[in-house]
Amino acid sequence: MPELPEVETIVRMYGPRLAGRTVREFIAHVPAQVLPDVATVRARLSGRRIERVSRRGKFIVFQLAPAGVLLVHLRMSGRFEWVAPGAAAQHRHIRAEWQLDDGARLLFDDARKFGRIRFCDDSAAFGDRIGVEPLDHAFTVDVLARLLRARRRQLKPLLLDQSVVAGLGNIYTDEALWRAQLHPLANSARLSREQIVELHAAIRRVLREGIRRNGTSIDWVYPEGRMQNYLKVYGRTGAACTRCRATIVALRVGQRGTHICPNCQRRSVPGRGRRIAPNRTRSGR
DNA sequence: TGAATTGTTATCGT
DNA sequence: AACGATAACAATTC
Repeated sequence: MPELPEVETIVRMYGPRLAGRTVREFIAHVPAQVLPDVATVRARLSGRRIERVSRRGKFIVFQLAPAGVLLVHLRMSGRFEWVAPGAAAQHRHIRAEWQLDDGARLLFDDARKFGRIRFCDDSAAFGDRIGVEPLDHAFTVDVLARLLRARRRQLKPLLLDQSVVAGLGNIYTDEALWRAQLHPLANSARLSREQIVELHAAIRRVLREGIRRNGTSIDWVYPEGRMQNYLKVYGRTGAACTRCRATIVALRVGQRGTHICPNCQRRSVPGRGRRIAPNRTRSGR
């Protein structure tokens, strides 16, 4: 289930091989995965050069020359496979294939068929439905503060909303919330400035660490990463919190499996408004 | 066998 | 009425 760090790793791996190549032929085996339709995408793709490959949120972006953009979203189980010229390929769930001018082939393998391949005109590649890029300079504490306070939503579903922040998925959201010591059900509009500063830093740190470790490999879809060995809460139900030794628990937030340290991540600040002056009690008078 | 997974869309409730 | 939460859905693996 590739999130931002996994997609970034994939783009860095395949981008250099694809840049400068011309698409000789595009073949799609599952029409429903190709938008607006297979005929259009084939026509717009064949004979065009791939200028560069980049990432926007969890989308892989092929910039085409002279014009056009091809977006690939891997969703749950999509992955790329590279077939060198003349080499044989055997994979179980090939849904699409790019044949390149040097004889190499890029295969799109997707067991669950949730992935999408979409051709767009340059101007219409992304509507306003995609949010801020969390590793961009534009993602400042103030920007995050405005996003959080503009709505009153549960914190985790808000962070997972791709139209708000682009690229966070279930794993890195849980990890960022643990690092910021915030509860996933916290009201987004009620965070303090200090908490927002912590959350902003946590999001960026956990995504950068994920990229540095080539992403997280927790199933057969994405085998290359090492970040799974450094997760603090995701998939650690029953294990000890590395910060306070409390037991990590699983809960359900917005239909998603969620992992927290119940001691580090409280719904409200403990004792807020109550412990006014704990050290003011003087014996005698 | 059912739980888990993503993002979109439809629907329900406040 | 607008917004937020919730459910359903696609398909497969373990």
